[in-house]
Amino acid sequence: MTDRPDRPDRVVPETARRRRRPTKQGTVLSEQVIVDTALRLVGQHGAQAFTVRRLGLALGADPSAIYRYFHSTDDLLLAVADELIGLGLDGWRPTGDWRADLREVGMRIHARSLAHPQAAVLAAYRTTGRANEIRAIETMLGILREAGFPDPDAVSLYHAFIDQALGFAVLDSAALALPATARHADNGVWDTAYRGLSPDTHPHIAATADLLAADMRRSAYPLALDLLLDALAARLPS
Amino acid sequence: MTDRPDRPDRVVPETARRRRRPTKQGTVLSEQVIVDTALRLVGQHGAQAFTVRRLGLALGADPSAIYRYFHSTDDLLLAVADELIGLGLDGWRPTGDWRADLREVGMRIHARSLAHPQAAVLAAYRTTGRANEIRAIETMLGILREAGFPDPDAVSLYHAFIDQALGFAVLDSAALALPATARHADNGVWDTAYRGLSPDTHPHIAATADLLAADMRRSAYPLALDLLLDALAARLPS
DNA sequence: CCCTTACGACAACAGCATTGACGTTCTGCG
DNA sequence: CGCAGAACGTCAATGCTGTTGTCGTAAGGG
Repeated sequence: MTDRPDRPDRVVPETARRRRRPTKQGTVLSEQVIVDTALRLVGQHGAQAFTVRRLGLALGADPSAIYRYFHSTDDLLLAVADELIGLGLDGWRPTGDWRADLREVGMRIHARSLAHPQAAVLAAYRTTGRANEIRAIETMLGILREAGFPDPDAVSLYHAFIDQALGFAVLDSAALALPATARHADNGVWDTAYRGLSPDTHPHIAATADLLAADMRRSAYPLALDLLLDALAARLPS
Repeated sequence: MTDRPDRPDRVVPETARRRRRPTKQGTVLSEQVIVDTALRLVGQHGAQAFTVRRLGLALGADPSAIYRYFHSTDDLLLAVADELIGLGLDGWRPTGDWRADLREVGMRIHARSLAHPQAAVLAAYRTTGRANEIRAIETMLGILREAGFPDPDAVSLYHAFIDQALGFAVLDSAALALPATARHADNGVWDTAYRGLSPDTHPHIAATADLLAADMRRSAYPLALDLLLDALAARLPS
């Protein structure tokens, strides 16, 4: 959706750009500079800092200049999301062990999202169709197909795998991205509301309150990922 | 979290209300009427219809009248989400078959979220510690413990189970809550950007493009849930 | 029956994304 | 070399959004 301007279009594809005119404040714009600045902005000031006007301010450019590079803020968001995907995959090579490879990819997606929780919350559920996303899908599909899964299974299992990774990424990122007060309040609930429930009314919670309070502080993704891989291994044709 | 107005406050607690003055168009407002109308509005016209102004229009009242009942739109959304939690497990009883019960609970969480995506996106990662949440946890922990999982396993497997359900709920809800234009664009990507990639550069995507485009339109949660249950069954002590 | 005040309405404000018009400055071409 | 035309940064304007200060009216207890 983002390219192929058949009609006169405000946006020029990055590859066709030739004239780099600095803004009044001296910045030279580019897709990369804008995406990097957006990531930094969101990382420093939270997701609500992701507005065209504040981005323009941070760039030292008029907000509308951004529309020379992206069709809309949504378009820009997709570019940011794709950058995150790319950062996660950089410097990784498959080993040939499908289970180890899938596990590594899953953990990388999760870790990269937690490193930029605000951006992850905004972008994790989008389909970008951009270079890094395509590369990631090709890689994961390849792992499954070469492991021996027939195509229909490979596709639907890939779907389950990636959505589980992204779902946990969103959930855990959202918890991190919460304002400090709300985050502490949510954490405290496990000690206040759940410890001390009567065994008569809530036997199962009462019996495991300590375990619950401890377990809920961590991400459940590593376990969920291993469970998924267990199930995949069991379904692999021999 | 939202009440206890120690200072002069625009909002009067529902219990202390006495004067019910109809609006110009004849509606009599109340917390319940506003929450119900908001739910209906989101259900009928999509998540982007959830604005104070459109809600005022639907109520037949000035938008600012809503602030006599809720401190902010976020406050209102939490009230809506709370309403949803109450509807979730109503009328359901465990059958004693742990696998069928867990599957039913997972599917209910997912379905309820999809029915009201906007509220689900904002509420899924918060720990409320309120009555309905406690009831749900007690139920799920009970299913696992009575199935025969030792306590530490029951707790961590519960954690993986609930976060998987909520993660998929957020992901799929967010896709539904997207503005129509972005949603269609995301869907279209599978037909435009992924179909027609060369088998030379992207052999795995090229071989499965049709399968991908078809599979990605559906939620992967039912499959992911079954995979998780497979893995649980395999880990159950005999 | 009247006084207090709950509460709905109005208007205004700040901030949002987006766009059409304008003018400067860069660059390929002659 | 220089010039034409386009690339692209800037400005101004539009119509949204949530939110709030103020005012008037009507409800209902005394």
